[in-house]
Amino acid sequence: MALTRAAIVGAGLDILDRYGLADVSMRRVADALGVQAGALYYHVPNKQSLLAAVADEILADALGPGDHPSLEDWVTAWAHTLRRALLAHRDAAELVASTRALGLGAVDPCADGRERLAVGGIAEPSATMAALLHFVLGHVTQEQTAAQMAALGLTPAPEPTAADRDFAWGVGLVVRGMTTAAA
Amino acid sequence: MALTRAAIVGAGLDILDRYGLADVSMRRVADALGVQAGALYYHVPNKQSLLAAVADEILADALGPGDHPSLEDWVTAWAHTLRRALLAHRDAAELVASTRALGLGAVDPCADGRERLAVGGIAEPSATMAALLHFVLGHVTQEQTAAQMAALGLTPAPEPTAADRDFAWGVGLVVRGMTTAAA
DNA sequence: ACCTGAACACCGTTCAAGT
DNA sequence: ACCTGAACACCGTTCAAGT
Repeated sequence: MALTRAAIVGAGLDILDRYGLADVSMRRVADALGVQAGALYYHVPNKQSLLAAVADEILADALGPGDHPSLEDWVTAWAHTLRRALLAHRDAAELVASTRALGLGAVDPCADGRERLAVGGIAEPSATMAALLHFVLGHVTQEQTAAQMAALGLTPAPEPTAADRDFAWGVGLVVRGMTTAAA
Repeated sequence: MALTRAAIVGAGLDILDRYGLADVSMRRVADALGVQAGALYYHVPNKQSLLAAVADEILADALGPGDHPSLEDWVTAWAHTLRRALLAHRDAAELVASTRALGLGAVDPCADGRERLAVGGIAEPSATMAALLHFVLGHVTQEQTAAQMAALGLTPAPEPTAADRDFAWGVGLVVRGMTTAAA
């Protein structure tokens, strides 16, 4: 079977899930596909763009939390949907955060929310969604690294419900601030 | 002059400021000190702990925004003080974020705030400070990578006041949420 | 105790050469 | 057009050997 960009991205995602972000190297991806490392550069310009494509695939699962009665409910559901999509893949939050910091990645998880907030008359939709995204990525990154440290036995296993509670609290904080008029 | 842990951390911070996080390698730090890379391991257990020490030195400049009339003002000042300390060193936000995700670093920038919120009767002081820290680190990381991309000419220079406005907005969002009772 | 020199097992990326 | 093989310039970490 011919080497394709999709196959390369798929192999990258597979290695991410199995061994973590640190092990997603051009050589490892090439090995998994039975090909030389240099061959990848015919289909992908560099490692960063490969990682960005993997991040996009992960984010594609987080699109559309559906319809909700209120804007607050929609935003809250959006945050939880995004978190679930990130928790489905090892180191996904860290990967998405660094990809977005570099301005790479085609999928913008905030696009839908920005429009809905604007239509709903919420002030600063862009800054608001950005703030919420920063919280989600930061929280889930910490969650995922803590899980791996615990898996290695370097850290006592954290209480599983604590992360859920703190996440919900943080989302509520931003959502309440969003619907409260600025001073 | 003898090689010391403090000199190693200082050289690391210097390379960070001059060349960025990606260039802070054990070999580069050793070179700057006129020493072999292996020599560092006599004073520092590994690269991560060296980076954690550099992160601690950066955070040490962000301690104590002083006293403020209200709790809201104090928290707001804390966020802005932390941002300024991070902006003073290249890639500092990314460095602090990854150090804290790994549970390394002796300095806890949230410690003071947690206590003040608890005394002030604010609910969930720990989750609240964590949420605000995630926002600050995420925002400043994006700010610093955008600045570097612009410096390389890969991206048009962003409007300098936009980052300030969005940061202030995000802080206000969390602070307002903090002082609004949960549903 | 402290540092050198050299090694081990890796990296991302490039590129002539083959098919 | 697409891939191999080999190279270039790096990594973090370890460790015998020197002083």
